[in-house]
Amino acid sequence: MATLQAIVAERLSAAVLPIFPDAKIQVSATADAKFGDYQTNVAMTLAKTARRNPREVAGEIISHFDATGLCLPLEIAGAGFINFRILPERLAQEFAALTNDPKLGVAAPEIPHQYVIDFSSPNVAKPMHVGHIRSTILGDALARIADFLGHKVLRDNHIGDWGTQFGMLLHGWKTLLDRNALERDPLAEMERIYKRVSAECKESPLTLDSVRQELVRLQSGDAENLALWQEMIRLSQVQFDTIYGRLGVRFDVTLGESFYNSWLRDIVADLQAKGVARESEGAVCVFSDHKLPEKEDPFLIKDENGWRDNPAIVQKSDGASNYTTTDLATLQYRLKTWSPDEIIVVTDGRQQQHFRQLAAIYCRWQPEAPARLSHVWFGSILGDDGKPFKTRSGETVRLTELLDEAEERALAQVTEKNPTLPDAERREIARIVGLGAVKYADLLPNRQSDYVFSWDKMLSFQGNTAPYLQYSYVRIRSIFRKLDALWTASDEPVSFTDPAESQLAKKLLQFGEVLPTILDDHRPNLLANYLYELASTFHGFFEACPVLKSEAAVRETRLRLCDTTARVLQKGLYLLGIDVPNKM
RNA sequence: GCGUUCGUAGCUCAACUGGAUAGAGCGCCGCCCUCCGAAGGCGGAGGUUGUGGGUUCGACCCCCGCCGAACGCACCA
Repeated sequence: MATLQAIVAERLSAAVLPIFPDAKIQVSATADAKFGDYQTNVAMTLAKTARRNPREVAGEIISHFDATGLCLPLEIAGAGFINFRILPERLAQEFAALTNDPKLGVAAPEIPHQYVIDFSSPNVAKPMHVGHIRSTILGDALARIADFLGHKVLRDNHIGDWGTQFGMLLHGWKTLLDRNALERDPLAEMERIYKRVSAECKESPLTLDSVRQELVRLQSGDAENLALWQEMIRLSQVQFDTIYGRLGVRFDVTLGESFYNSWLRDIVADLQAKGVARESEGAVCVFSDHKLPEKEDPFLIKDENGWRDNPAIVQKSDGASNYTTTDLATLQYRLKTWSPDEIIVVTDGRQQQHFRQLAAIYCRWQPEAPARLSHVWFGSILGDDGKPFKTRSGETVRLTELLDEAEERALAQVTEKNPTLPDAERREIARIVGLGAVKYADLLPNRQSDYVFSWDKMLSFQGNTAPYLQYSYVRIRSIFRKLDALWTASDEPVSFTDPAESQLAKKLLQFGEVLPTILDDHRPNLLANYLYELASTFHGFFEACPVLKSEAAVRETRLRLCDTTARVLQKGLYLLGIDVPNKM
């Protein structure tokens, strides 16, 4: 079904475009009900370019607008807004259709797109820590949303399984490895030897030399080192999968950096052959082609002497490739293999320049590539002091540790509220609630701002949190448990008798309107905001309108409002990667 | 020094990308369980959106100058 917003926009286009062919039609839901249900500012935008009076333009548009069966006669308000009030019977009709719609008002896309979403990307031989949840949760949410909207999604975990760190790991594995510790916690042991070797390198040139040799042996295909390297990857992957299992995150492919090794040499050669890259100081680099304004050129940087080169290196002077080369190969592989319309890479904000350069290189190298390349970046995690987050002992918080703590705290809450529930059931609720709290806390803030890590904030169960939304859901479900018979929504028309009912219906109908923009802007936090608003609106309705005590058609309508709210909450939370319990 | 991203209530953050009276949570003060689940609801206090200019019907948002923060600036990813 088309959204009301889309229907209004379509009618508006029909009225405006014959008069102003260049007009950009925008219809938004109003923040305040006294301005109606939807509003547009096209009249003001048009008036500006046409140097006319906005209210006069608005009047002209209104006279061409066909409101039949859709809304009340249009109003001009303020400086030239046009406000739309949906007819009560139309609203009721749209809502009635929503109650049995499995897609909850989300319209199928005109053309389904293929997305490739690259997220999480942990490094081999390092435990996942809090820094990884943003990428993992954000990417997973975007994938779920794209999928539900009717697009095709490929989830790719681009793990860090290649690079200079393996010289240290191999040296450490051969000289310092504690087998028992490895058995107990492989990632912790690998991290330990890595840190020890890394420290030793600073003291001892001998160690440094051995590390280099181990790396060279690995890169040249030495059988022993290759086997150890594969073992490290295998052990790491087991740990990753455990965490992904807990988080409910899955991938379609896991193609790490090493997967692209065999293409790197040819890519560098091809870049040189096509004149995109050239040799400089022994390295192969991409320089500015001076086609962009200096300020927007990712290959230029300004210093006291003016603009100078800021090249991207695709081959180091020792002949080895680096991450730019790997990322180019990755880009090419994805484009050739899946023909995506958009590739989304979710990483932290420090890599912005890198991805800007990468996109620019790719466009010069393969100008015909049509996909949208989106770098979805997020801010860093800070401590209370505003500095990059570390625990008191200087360690990062392990993801496992965070999830354990979340479940423990939730269990204490659940036990306090429901002392009589069986232990297994309490634990399952605690798992859902604890995990939900962590994910929601991570998704709620605007992803681009740095955020301050705090246990209390991450694990808060009050206010604008997942447990609040889960609680709203649970309350609604308990209403249905009180009915004597199994209830299903009818197909009968509805009519609203209380303003709180139509307000809730409007909010529910917005689900299908906000979801596509959330994917487009890569901002799941807007979904969190929407769900919170929906829950508040529901509470308003629930205070004002008795459900079980009302009768006949009124009761039926209210049950349908409750049921649809529960379904939207459940689906919306699901799209954020959050489950709902039936009791809590 | 230059660039990127920012600076919004005591604290942590929103604000539909230029729209109408800048909204939430936490904390603080008060009220509501004989009434569909109090992990809840209702009300209150709290703001010159860092600062000074500019652009226009209209600015947290765009432009310029300051102040402050984080991150990044040629072979690490």
